[in-house]
Amino acid sequence: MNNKIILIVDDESQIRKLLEINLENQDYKVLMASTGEEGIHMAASHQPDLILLDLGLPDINGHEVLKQLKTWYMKPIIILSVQNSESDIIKALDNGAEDYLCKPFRTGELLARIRNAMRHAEVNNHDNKIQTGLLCIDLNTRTVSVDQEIIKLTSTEYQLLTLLASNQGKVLTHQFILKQIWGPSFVEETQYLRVYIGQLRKKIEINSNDPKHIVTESGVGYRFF
Amino acid sequence: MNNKIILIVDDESQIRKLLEINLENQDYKVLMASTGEEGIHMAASHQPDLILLDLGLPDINGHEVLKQLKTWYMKPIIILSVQNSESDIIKALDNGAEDYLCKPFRTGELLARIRNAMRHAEVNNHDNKIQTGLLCIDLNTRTVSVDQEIIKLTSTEYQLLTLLASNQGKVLTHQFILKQIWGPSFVEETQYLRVYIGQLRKKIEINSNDPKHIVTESGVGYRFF
DNA sequence: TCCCTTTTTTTATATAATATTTATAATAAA
DNA sequence: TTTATTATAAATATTATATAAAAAAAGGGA
Repeated sequence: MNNKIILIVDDESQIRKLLEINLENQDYKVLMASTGEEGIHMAASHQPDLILLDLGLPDINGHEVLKQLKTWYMKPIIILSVQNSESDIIKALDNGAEDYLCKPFRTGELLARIRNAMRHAEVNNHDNKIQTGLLCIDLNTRTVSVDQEIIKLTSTEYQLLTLLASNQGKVLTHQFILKQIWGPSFVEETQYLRVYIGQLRKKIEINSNDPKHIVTESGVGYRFF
Repeated sequence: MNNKIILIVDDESQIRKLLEINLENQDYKVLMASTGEEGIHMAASHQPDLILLDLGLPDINGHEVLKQLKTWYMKPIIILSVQNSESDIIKALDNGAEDYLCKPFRTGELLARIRNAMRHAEVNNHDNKIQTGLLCIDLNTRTVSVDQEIIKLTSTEYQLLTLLASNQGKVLTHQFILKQIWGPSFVEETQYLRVYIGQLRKKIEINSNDPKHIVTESGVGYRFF
């Protein structure tokens, strides 16, 4: 359900553990780094949706880490720090931190502030597309296009196409497809499948008499390319 | 230089005075209200750029004031409260407060958090209009116009339109829309949706029999263009 | 408070879209 | 060639959607 990734950058292993447990409890995926350098690298390689950054790191000064991250990292950074000094708070916020929490913090409050930050970030999800030849299936927007032209598919047609397409190159048996899309009691209704495969071919194939995307495996099933 | 207006809603006159001096020092224009009702009215009539809201008001509960404001006030609301209880903080943030500060607060920190909030609002201000064809939705002023003509929408109609429009090109399922707008227990009430989609089309489509903006995806949901 | 207006919810029904069935033609395998 | 399998078109059944309009609920002043 929740697949947001949070990166924790903190040198105290107890704090990391505590955060890890609580965040995973909320179904966040958790990444951890114990130094500033490691944190920056992990942020770059994993593109987390939010960073929890401790200011008191062993290698680089936390404010410096924040500044570096802010040059390219667009998502929220929440500062966690034992330093309760006003100048630190002001500096961090003015450097673009999303929020500032003093340790020891209350878990519930932290979680609420994380939700708050995520809401602010509300960046649209990265796209999830299957592209092959002129055919493009955008699983995110649920749009199918052939040569840039958007094709209208019924619900069943779309389900069938995505089932085939997400198993590209693999033969799916009639029974398997029928079970997946119509349900277990329809495994004998091969004719349904033929009708729908025909409709799909008319819509997505350049020449539906010579299908390149949905190939028949006689006596077995269909295969998508 | 700075012509931002800040509304202070607090019943303690000393706090109001303290805030007023410090904020005017930073060239903010300051408005003040000492009750929840007065605060809501001033927010409506003066459209301040930020609201500092005390939770402990004499007339209406602060959380209630926050909720009411959030139904139409789009700019940041920072909570100031003597109540340091975690549940209060969580409640306020989840109700859409921009930030939460406990009294007594440090002036410098408050000013930094105000700058931070203003920055967020700034970002939000940039792409606050959704324009497509003759239709224009201004999320900032909460106005919808077709061919320059302002259209009157009910609260639900507006929520529905903005939900669809902020996911342009993407199919939103009936269940998703119902959950977002009516709440999780309404996911079965597809007929509500049909009625409202019909009303919206009558208002925003050039020809509501041939809708170009809100497209039906039969058996699935609706899609906005 | 009551009355009036606006909005939401409910109900009914016509229409449109999709799913299923049937019939038959085309194709591939034995 | 014969048989099994697949493809296609078209008829029918089913389900989903659009729309109007009535009923109920919620707001908004005097």
